[in-house]
Amino acid sequence: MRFEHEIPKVYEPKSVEEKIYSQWEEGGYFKPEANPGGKPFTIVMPPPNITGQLHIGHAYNNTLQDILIRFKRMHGYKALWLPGEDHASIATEVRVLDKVYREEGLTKDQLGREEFLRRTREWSDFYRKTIAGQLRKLGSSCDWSRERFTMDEGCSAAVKEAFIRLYNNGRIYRDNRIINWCPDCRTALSDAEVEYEEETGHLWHIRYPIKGSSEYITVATTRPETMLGDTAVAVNPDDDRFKSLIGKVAILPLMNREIPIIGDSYVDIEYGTGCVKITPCHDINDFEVGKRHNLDKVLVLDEQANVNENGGKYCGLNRYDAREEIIKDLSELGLLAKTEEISHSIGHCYRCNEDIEPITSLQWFVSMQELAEPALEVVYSGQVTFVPDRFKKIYFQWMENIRDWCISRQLWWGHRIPAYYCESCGETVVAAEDPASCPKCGSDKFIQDEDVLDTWFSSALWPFSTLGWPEATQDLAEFYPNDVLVTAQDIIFFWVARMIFSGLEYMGEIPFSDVFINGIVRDELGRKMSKSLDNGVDPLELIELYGADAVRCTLVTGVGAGNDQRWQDTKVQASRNFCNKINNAARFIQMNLDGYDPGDANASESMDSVDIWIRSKLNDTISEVTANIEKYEFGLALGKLYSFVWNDFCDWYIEFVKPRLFSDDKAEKKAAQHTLYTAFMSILKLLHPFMPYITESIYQIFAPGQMLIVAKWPEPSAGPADHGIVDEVEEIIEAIRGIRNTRTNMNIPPSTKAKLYIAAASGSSDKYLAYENAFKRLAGASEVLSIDAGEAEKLGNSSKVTTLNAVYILPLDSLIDKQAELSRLNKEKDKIQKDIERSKSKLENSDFIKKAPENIVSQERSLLHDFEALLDGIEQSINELS
RNA sequence: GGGCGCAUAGCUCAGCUGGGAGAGCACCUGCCUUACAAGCAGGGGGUCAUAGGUUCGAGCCCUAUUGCGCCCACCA
Repeated sequence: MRFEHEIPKVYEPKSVEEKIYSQWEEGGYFKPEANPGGKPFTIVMPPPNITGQLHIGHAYNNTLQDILIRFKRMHGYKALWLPGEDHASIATEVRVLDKVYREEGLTKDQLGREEFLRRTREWSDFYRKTIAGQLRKLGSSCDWSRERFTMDEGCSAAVKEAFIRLYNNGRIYRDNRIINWCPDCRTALSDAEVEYEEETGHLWHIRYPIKGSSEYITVATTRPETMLGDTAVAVNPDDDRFKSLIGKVAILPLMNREIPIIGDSYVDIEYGTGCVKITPCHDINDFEVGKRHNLDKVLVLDEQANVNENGGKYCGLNRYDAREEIIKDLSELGLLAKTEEISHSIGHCYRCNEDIEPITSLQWFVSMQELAEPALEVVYSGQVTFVPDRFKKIYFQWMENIRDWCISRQLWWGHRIPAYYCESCGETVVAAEDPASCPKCGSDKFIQDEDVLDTWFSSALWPFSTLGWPEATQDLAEFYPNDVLVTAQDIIFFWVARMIFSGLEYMGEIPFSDVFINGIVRDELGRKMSKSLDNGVDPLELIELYGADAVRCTLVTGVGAGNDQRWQDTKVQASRNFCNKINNAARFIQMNLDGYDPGDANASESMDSVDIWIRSKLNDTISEVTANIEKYEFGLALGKLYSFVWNDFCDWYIEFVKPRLFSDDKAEKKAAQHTLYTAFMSILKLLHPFMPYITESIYQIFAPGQMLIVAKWPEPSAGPADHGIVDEVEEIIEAIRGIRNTRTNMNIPPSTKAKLYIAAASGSSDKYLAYENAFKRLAGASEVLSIDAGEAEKLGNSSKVTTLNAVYILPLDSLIDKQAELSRLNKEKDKIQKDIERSKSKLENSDFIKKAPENIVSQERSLLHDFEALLDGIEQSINELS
């Protein structure tokens, strides 16, 4: 073969990545249509939030998806990986408002809805482009012609349609209920959006006077400010201490309101004082108690969590100041019985970290019970599988205890709720467009609901909204259900769970069959990467430094499925070195393909045993790696490839094959070139999903005009492997290692060559002599001679390396360091004796013989036999030396 | 309160259905050998957290314990 350009000595990712990527993209290879006849295989990308740049976690998640999609594409699947971005309603809104306030000092209200939306659209355009660019750099082979955005026209239509359908099925309702309120974002949140943290706080014991007596009932609370909204005091009806108080009336201090004392089993007799103040508007449990007992509702906090007009003299104070004032006042009134320090969990907003305030408020909800049942069933039955399996427990835990989903948000950035309220009669109309007239009173004046939907409402539709739903598109028919969802465990219930019930509800089918969960990329110390710690690593910087392939390899090397990993620069250096190793193997091959024609049908005529050996190793690697990838064991797959490429192919095969490549025998040279070339081409294919750039760039040098991205995945070559020859090569490797070892032990410099005698069983000498060149090159032999056992004895000072079938003798006369050699041999002997002992004790155990499978027993027998033969040889050498 | 994960070489981690303990990095020794010093060759280093159990056989399965991390839950 002739080549236009020489491969450089060091791999230069920068010079190939951009070129190769545009070649792929412009050639349409990312489109499923690149494999028109294949069976569809679909991955829809978890859309990154447009809140900023991609981090290393995205790089990891997308690397895994890219490995899968490339693997399937090479198997001939009509492979679709659909990319997109998420508008991330609350997260983006927080970021944009932060920026506006920081730069211009403007608040949300000062900015106004229209101007806010305009700016956020600008923001979104900018970050969508940035993110797509970053995914390209990583080498992601997703179909950009199908790129989607959760707020684009199609997805917005899908959201409306979904809302309307759910509403018409009675699964969506609007109600005044207790919800989680973020006073900073000033919106409702779902249960999933609240993060709880253990904090130390106080449990205040407060005395409430009992009407018509001088007695008190003492309640315990962590949030005294909510007492302004108390409408009852509850005790457990089984509590002998207090049950007589049920039906009496307490006077709410500070407010002087009469509130009933009620009995409810919700009260824990053991905890606190055994008496609980009930504030239906500001506590989730109290809300339920209030419903059961028909209690009044008094809302005392406004949307910024300041005390409202129902809070008497405390009106206008923020909740923390109100708390302090109330404690002070109670204490002055002598009503504060006790202050206890306790540890309890406090809910925080997952976007701004503000303390969550439970507040009753009019919101839209999805009724979950009936949606959850089929969604659980498909996972119970295995139609949807989690990888690793254990993650389905997280799913079950969530789904089995599901509560109604609060979907309205008092935000501006998102999908506006398609509900319209008649201005004359208040009738609610849910429709895609502004209704023409009120079905109840005929009025044509409507106000659309001001609120937007939970950002996860649109994410839930992602597996099909991206394919055109609700339209019956070709894509939808072909690529739904998707095959795999690759995502992190922290959004199993935010997202995975909601996609599953949504898929079943709207499409009548599961959204995907496999959920592959990836772990977290942590910093070197095992901490989560975060802005506040400033310990994040930037994937783009790393790509710039080491190349995309090295970064990708680092993320999958030595990582068990679902496990977290720590980022270490030494790892990415190792991956970079691996890229370079491949580059240099290619360089070597390129330098030695003179006169070779890959199309030559007779090229393999003069195959050698090392050719057979490397092909057999390659076959094993192909089967194992393929199986590993199919089981999502990417770390194992890449590990096997690494050791096959570096150890078997580069360290041994290339070294073995050199003499033949440099040989004058044309047939021999051709066979060597042929094996070298074909094996390496298979290697490129196997590595391609993991390191697409370097493999593609080298492949195109060796196969001009062809594209690796759509090359066929290798299959193990047909025909039985010649195990005899494979074993023979393994023995030669073992012998060469032994000889090198001896030489090092004796401090023989590499420049000093020595004669090598091989004493083998009669008749088998020829086969060892066939490796003469290997012994010369790789074991520092000056000459290789075959002798029989009798001659071997006469050799005098020598060092021997014993393998199963032969003894390799280095006559070292003047060089030999007897003591060193003896100590090496004795060490070897000890090791083998230990092996023999272990093996014998096993075989002498009658239970082992009786109960262990036959193949294990016979394997053990032949092992023992081999050990004994080796021991014989070593003992002989020791005797001769002493 | 319930659940999950982790504990293997100095460091970071693999280890498949139970069958002779592995990798990368670091360390020591020797080599610029005509693909590669980001390399080559050789080497040292492990009570697989602890204690029981199951098994012919346990890093792997079971039970308990310790330490670290995480998730869920209405601890007023």
